[in-house]
Amino acid sequence: MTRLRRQFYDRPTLEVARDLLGQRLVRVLDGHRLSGLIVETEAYVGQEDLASHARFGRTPRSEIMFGPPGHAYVYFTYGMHWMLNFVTEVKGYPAAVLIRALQPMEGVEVMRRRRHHPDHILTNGPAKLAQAMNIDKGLNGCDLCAREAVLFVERAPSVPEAEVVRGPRVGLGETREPWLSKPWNFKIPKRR
DNA sequence: GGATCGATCGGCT
DNA sequence: GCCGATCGATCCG
Repeated sequence: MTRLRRQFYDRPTLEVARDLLGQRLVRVLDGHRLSGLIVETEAYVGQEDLASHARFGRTPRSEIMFGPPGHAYVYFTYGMHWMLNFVTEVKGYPAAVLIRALQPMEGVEVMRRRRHHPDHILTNGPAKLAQAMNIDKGLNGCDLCAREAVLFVERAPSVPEAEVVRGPRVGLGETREPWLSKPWNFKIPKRR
């Protein structure tokens, strides 16, 4: 399996978010592989994006978003949840893609033990997949493209355009327009 | 299946 | 001091 290289992340964030659909997120935990296909992403683009953590400019938390592409931005929110993002675009421009949902592939037993919930809600939300894969502060800033990385993305078949659904981002509350309605959420609807 | 609400704490205008 | 890129329990229908 070939791993996505830095050039993949060093592109416009909307393209990266779109192209991450169907790719395989891998977390190496205690020597075991946990993985899942990425089925929902969301783009946060630039300092002007009032929904982005970069809206206040460079701060200790947002600093990673201003850094080079291909690194993880992991943050803590709501007093209890961790969220996984991938930094995109050129160093100095703050942007990232939030990984919102996975279709579990490898290590499902481990994920079940970590979640204590039914399989259908194992990894169908950003904080859920972080809990399932043991992603927290310790992975903030890690390089997804490093040889020794324990978190990275492997190339998988790309998703046909007909399967991609675009919509507004989730959970933005009182964020002002036009940012509230930007169709920067990308997903592959559940098959049935 | 949908609406509502509490938990819980770090970051920040 | 306020509020959040959420989750899960609970209450309803």
